[in-house]
Amino acid sequence: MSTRIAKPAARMRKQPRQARSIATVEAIIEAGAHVLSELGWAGFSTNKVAEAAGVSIGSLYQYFPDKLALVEAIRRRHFDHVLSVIREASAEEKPLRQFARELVRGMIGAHSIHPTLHQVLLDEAPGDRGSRAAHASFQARYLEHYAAAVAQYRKRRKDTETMARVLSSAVEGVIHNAARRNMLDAPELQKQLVELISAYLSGSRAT
Amino acid sequence: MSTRIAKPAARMRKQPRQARSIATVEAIIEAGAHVLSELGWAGFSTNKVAEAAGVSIGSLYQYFPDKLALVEAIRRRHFDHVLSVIREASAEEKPLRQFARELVRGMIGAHSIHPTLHQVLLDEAPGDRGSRAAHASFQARYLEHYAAAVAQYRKRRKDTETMARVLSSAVEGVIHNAARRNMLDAPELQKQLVELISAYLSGSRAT
DNA sequence: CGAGAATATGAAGAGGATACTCACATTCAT
DNA sequence: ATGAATGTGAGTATCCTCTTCATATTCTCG
Repeated sequence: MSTRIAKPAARMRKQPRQARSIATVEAIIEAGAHVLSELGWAGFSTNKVAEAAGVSIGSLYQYFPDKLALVEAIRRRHFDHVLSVIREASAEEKPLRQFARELVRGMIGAHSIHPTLHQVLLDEAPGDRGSRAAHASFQARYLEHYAAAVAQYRKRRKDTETMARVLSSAVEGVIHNAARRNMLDAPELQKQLVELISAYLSGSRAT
Repeated sequence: MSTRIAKPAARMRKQPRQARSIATVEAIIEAGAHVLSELGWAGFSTNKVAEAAGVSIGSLYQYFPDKLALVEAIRRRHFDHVLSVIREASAEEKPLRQFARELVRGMIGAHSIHPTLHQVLLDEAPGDRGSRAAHASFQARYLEHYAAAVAQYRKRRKDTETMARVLSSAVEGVIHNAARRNMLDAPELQKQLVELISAYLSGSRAT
């Protein structure tokens, strides 16, 4: 599959043409991310999003045909962001420790605005429709980058994929947990996370 | 491996006296855990729980005064279980690798019935009332056990608490993620998780 | 057995959210 | 100035929710 997909924004009822409406749509997506992260899927209602965006509920439905279309837009934006972070961290060849540091810094940055958005998007948000495909595709590319990094620092070719999965979910777990405690920018935590990644990838065979 | 601990009477409207009602209460809690894990907090309704338990909604309210009382009961049971797993794994002194193996085995066991219950309980379920205290107390004891293990295998006394936090959330992240993919009993995954724990705790200072 | 206690039932009340529409008002581009 | 783009928000219809209560069934124990 080609990695270059057309970018005609998610299913929209109407394309915003003037600057005013572009700002409105942006505000809605941003507010949506905020509500989703703060209240979870259970508290995610179109009325609440509109209010949080400082916009009438009518305006929301002017551009998003559906509650799900809105979630898709939010998801798309967030996933694009995360993906670019990983891509950057694992771009060129660099020492293991530097890779770990950049990865941690990037991931923390990507989560510090809407701390639990990522998990909510993965765990609670639906499902149906063609978003399942996009979702899977994101997961695949996400893991690919991790796998590439694993392959680079680890000689054994065997469990690369499993290692990528373990590594990514461990990192996500730590960040998610830290986010819930407002500890995302504690320096010791960042340091220890770097340590965890480095230790795992340098693969000391200890007793 | 059922935990046979005396019940210090969770918030109940009526104590079940006959075997029949004890079974009913048990079925309700079990079904509640199932619904919570499967549908999340958003889909957790008393009617659904009663139906899943094969019991009338009236029976549910015979014993639980409240939706929240039910959640509390579920939470209590699950946390007790998890706590006993960690306690067992970090009980006596044993080689690092064995500790890691037992921990992983236990945690996976604790999650294989209701895969995402743990996360739902931590992330989505409320909060107010006196359950906040129990919640915090659980977290504290939970971390204590991890910290004890960290202290045992790591010489440095400095970042013990942070390390415990990182370790626990990493393990939880991996298990949670695996659960969502029905990969909880993939042997390579278990192996790699053991590897991750061992590597982190043996603390190789790699480049 | 049979009386009273424990247990189980589920239709119904009362209420609150929810997603979404539509007729209309406002602001823009040209 | 005119039509298109944009914004509004009260209102609708629907669906669920939690919880109660009067009644029915089953148990315990003398």
